[in-house]
Amino acid sequence: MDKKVATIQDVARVAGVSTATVSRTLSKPNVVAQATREAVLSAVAETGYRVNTTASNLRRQRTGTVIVLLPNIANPFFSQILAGLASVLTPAQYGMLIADTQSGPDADRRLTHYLASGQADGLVLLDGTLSPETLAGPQRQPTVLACEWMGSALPSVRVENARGAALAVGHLAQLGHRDIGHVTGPQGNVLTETRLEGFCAALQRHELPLRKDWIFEGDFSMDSGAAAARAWRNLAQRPTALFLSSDEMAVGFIGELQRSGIRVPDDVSIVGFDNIEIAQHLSPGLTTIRQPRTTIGVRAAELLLDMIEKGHLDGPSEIIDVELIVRGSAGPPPG
Amino acid sequence: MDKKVATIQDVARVAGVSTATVSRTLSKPNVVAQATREAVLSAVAETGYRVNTTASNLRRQRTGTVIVLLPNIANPFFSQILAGLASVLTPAQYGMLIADTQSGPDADRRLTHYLASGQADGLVLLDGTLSPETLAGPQRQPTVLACEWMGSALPSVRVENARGAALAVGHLAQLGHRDIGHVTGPQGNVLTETRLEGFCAALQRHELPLRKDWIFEGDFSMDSGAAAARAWRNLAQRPTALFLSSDEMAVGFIGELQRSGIRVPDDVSIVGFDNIEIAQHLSPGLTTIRQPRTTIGVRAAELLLDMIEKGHLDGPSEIIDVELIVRGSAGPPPG
DNA sequence: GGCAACGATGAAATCGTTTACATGGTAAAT
DNA sequence: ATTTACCATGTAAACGATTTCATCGTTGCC
Repeated sequence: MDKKVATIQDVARVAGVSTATVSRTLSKPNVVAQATREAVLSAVAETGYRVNTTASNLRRQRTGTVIVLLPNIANPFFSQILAGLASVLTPAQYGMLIADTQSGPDADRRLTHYLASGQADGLVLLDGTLSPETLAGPQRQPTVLACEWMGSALPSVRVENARGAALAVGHLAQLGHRDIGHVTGPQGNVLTETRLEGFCAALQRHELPLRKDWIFEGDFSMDSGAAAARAWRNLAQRPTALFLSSDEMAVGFIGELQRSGIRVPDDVSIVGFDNIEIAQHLSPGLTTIRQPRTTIGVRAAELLLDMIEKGHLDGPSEIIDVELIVRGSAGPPPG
Repeated sequence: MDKKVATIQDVARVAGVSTATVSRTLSKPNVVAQATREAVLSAVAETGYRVNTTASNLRRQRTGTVIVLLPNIANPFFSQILAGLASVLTPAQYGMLIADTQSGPDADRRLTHYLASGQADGLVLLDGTLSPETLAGPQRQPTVLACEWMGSALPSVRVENARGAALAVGHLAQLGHRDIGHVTGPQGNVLTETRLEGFCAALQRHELPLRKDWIFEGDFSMDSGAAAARAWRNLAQRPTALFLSSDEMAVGFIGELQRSGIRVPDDVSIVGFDNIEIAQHLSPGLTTIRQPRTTIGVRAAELLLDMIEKGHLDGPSEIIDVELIVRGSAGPPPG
């Protein structure tokens, strides 16, 4: 019953043609005569033939694999980009090697290993924290950044981070806030930098004070948001509103405050960044900057596949819109 | 400078041996003489040789790919299992084809396509909703379920779901609740069923009333949790506590209530299931049943690799502990 | 009618490994 | 001293596709 799986030879025999013709029928149907095409196709159906991707890859000198480098899959932010990537790559029969740059001690070594060994047709980088040296080598394979990367000319799919920060500040200013603080992402990360710059620029534009002690360093995690909340609480003079560089941090921040009896937005206004799914389910709903994560993944994957297809090492970058989503976590300043 | 990448032939030439010896040196070092081994290894270093996985796979009749079937990658619950899977599979040089069973219209067709085509060395199923017919065919390849699957004898890595439900009910009963409701997962899902059964059994054990109208159907999502909250609010006679089959639903449930002025746990007590990261950052903190998601993924991957390695279609199932995490969302009943 | 052009197909080389089998040499056993 | 056994290595045949090049009819054109 469970005989060996059919090969192209079997199909050729059944259809009474050569393997070359079978291959051609399947890859470029229009170069074979209609009669043969039909014969081949019915032979394919009869034998239940499926092309062996491994053999095909070997002959065509490709791997059918792309490497995705991200800091942490478990983070919903990245996993949603990953979902976008997968939705394009998997149907195109590309497997994903997922390298978690945070896990394991010798992350950097492992990384260079992956990059060096030409195990993949392409590379997607989601980690804005990678060291330039690590990135310097592997430009031999098509690479797409799914976020900005300072100073790198690699094609990227990115989001208007600075504008997002400006939207947030603008919204708070319009509500009447003058004292606005910020919680950043991890140092050295591009997103951190551009959002911080956008924040500072926007303050200036609105002629609002920029105070060093109102800028807290976080790392995008909920825990760091909670820590920032404690720091804020200990301040003698507190900003009446904060823009946080990620929704996760906003969740941690708000949770910490609420558990200690401080009310949002009555006592302090909060704007996040990302619009993660939970934002609308919090109480109050989280006012935030929406960035379409799945879209980022989809675009990055499409761009990469295109580059691989064409054999280019370069491609067009793309910038994706952000949008202010107003919910309940930001209101007029107290008093 | 960037000459062609070295093949095993180049190494053989440099080392002055045959390709067979090179291959043996790399795969089973102990069968070659020490002197040759050293010569080969230094030739490898000199040429910068890396074995071509595609060719190796072809020859060894494997694909180096594992298919992972899950309902929705974007869901943090699954993405964390995925993280566990990746942490084992990627270092072992296995790529992952991720099939999102929810996305796309012809999900079921695409699915059978993946399964039928022997494109993978193994299969990981995270989706408890797959139809038995769909699953019937592909037992030719090693398969691991990362959750229970009713009536299936396939090896699985699962969690004590019924016991988790019992823990939740026990906790609520101990706090003095007698009227306890439940929000289920989607119908037909194994997790839904076993947790529901565990819930009912626990009620009986504590001699508490089981009321049909206190059981709400959800689908694990935050939205469905919010919907359940609205249904609960409309009840003439309400249970004073609820056990929800996922933390996501609990988040949606609590958020919806809080926005309408109902307090947790003062007015109603909530216990979730999963212990997602956000649980501790909510206000109040979410009392829930912890299940170690990363571990599930790691174990499933290890089990699968072992089966692939040994060429077995079967392997030992594994059951992983759950644990009650007490936070603030469940308290004594009102009044 | 002869020659070029073209369209459809087949023969065979190739991608880079792994591994069954053959070979030759050395140590152990008779 | 001959046989036996064994160890280290080399030879060459796969693995299953793709693709170049050659072949063979046809058709079109002068």
